[in-house]
Amino acid sequence: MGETRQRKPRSDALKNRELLIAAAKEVLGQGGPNASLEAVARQAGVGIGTLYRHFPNRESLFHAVFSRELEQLVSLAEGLEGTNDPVEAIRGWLHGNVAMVETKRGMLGALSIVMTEESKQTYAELKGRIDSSVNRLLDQAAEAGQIRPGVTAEDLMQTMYALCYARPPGPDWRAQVLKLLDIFVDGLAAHRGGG
Amino acid sequence: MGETRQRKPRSDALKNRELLIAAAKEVLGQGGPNASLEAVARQAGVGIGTLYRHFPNRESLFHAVFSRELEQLVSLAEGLEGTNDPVEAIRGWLHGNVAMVETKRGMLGALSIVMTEESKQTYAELKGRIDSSVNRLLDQAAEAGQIRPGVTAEDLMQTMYALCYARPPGPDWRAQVLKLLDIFVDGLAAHRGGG
DNA sequence: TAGTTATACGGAGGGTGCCTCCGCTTTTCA
DNA sequence: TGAAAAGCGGAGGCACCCTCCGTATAACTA
Repeated sequence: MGETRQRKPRSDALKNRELLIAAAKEVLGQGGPNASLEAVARQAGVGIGTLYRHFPNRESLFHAVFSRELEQLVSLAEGLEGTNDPVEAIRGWLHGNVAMVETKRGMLGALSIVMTEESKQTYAELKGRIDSSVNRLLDQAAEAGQIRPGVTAEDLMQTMYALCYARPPGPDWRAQVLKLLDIFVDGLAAHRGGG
Repeated sequence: MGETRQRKPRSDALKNRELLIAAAKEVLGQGGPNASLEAVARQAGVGIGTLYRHFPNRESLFHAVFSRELEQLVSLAEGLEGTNDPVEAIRGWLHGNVAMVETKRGMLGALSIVMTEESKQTYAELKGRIDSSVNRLLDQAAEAGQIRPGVTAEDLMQTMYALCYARPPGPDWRAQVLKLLDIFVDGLAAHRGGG
């Protein structure tokens, strides 16, 4: 059909998109998920109209930021495959996540927005790679009888983000989160009634 | 000292306070923690100024609503003391909490606001009663070697609310939350390296 | 290189919510 | 019943949300 030959995207548009994502990472990281989008535009040095053209709503801006972050988690997960102690690998992956989250506390509130049913499709590919890596670990562990079956990567991620979010920021934030997370991992490994 | 003798509080003020709390329970329960406070005032049938006189900010309104809710949780916790299977009592208390939360999903977002360090003092008495009941259960269980030591009622509540909040509302919400919560309780009971 | 046109830019503007302030009303108390 | 304390309501100033459109500029073309 009449597909019009595409022009190359304008260089200023590309540049502004990057400026906006960087500004969002900073402003949202500082101010939390309700921070002003006008402040993001100001920080990026562009007009508010430009922000809304690139990201028609708050969520789509979050998605852009989180896709960047997810890429880092992908490599962490994929690096853990092939280990011969899957339970500890899972624990390590969760700990790695927490460490990454710790540097971006203000953004925690946004996670619950991103982790909804509809939005999953947006960045399904990245999430798929994480899921399959982690699920492979879980399956290995379950087959070896080291953890209960029926637990998914989704379960792990939601639990971890939930715990990160529940604990208010403070000096012992990380220690507390890791403590609760370790209890959870032990619970995985405990599987009562296991074969 | 010059303490002025207090008048009885005006009846209309008391009435409006109740109207506002009821309206807040409804509007915030429906619309989440960012719902409009002007909508709350409208729903209560009072002016916005009246709302702000009674509750000078969003948080203090949340506190009033949650104090009411907490009273119900207190009696649940106190009813469980003296059981002879503390681990299952703990599990039961958590399940009871989830059931109560389930009817007020929209309010979940507000929980993270309420559970901060400063705000604890506001409703310390209610929370204290819950804590001591649950901590007694935890201590019993720990001394009997049934769970790991060093876990507090605070830990349990934060974990539970976190899991409630992480899982997006949906048909299997309750089952999923309970599943993750059970894993956590099993983890409590698993305490590796236990005495 | 100069002209054409698709694309993007910026910010004004209308709507909503937040919170404060203060003139008016109602209730308590003597 | 009258004075004064207490409470009421909403106007108003500010910030933010998002849309719309006149202007500017980069990509293409001859």
